[in-house]
Amino acid sequence: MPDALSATFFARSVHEVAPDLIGVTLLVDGVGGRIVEVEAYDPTDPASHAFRGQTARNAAMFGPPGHAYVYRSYGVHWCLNLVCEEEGTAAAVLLRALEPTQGLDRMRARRKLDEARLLAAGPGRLCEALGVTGEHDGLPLDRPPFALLTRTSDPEIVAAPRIGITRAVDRPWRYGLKGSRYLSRALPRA
DNA sequence: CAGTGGATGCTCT
DNA sequence: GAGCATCCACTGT
Repeated sequence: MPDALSATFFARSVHEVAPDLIGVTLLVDGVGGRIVEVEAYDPTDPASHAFRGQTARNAAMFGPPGHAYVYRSYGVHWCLNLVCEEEGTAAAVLLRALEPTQGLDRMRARRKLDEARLLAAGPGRLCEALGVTGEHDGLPLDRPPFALLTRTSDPEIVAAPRIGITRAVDRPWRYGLKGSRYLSRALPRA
């Protein structure tokens, strides 16, 4: 049985935390799995929601690390970020995909879909499968409904450009578990 | 397969 | 009024 992530895990540079999250298990009310794909958004990043300063929407990004930042995407989907670094710095990791390991039946019911490969392959799909909504915005990650469990082995990680953005498109701040079939999109061949 | 466009709501200009 | 850190259905090969 893996341990919970340490309290200081998120109080580091988002560029260290993001790859370290690959292989970590995320559960929301006991439903979830291994994180296989993330993206880092740092404080000086033109693609970050926080780039132009604090607003009502992105307030959680400016709060303490180890909390959730949840926003609505394209008016339709929710996206879940984990806040990093220090209070006031506004850095976060977007969770893009995970490999379902627990609560598959609940995910299938929420997604109205059978195929495990597609249950949480994409930030919007991940939130739908885990039941994450705007009500989770700002909540701490070390208490229910959230649980984060350390990885048990060192995964092989591939870095690549981020997906779905129009600015700072060249920064290779997307991280994926090499060979995983649960990614939102294939990683570039190394 | 690849490419296109609609849904849909909120934030910021 | 524009622009999304998306997803799905539908078209055409």
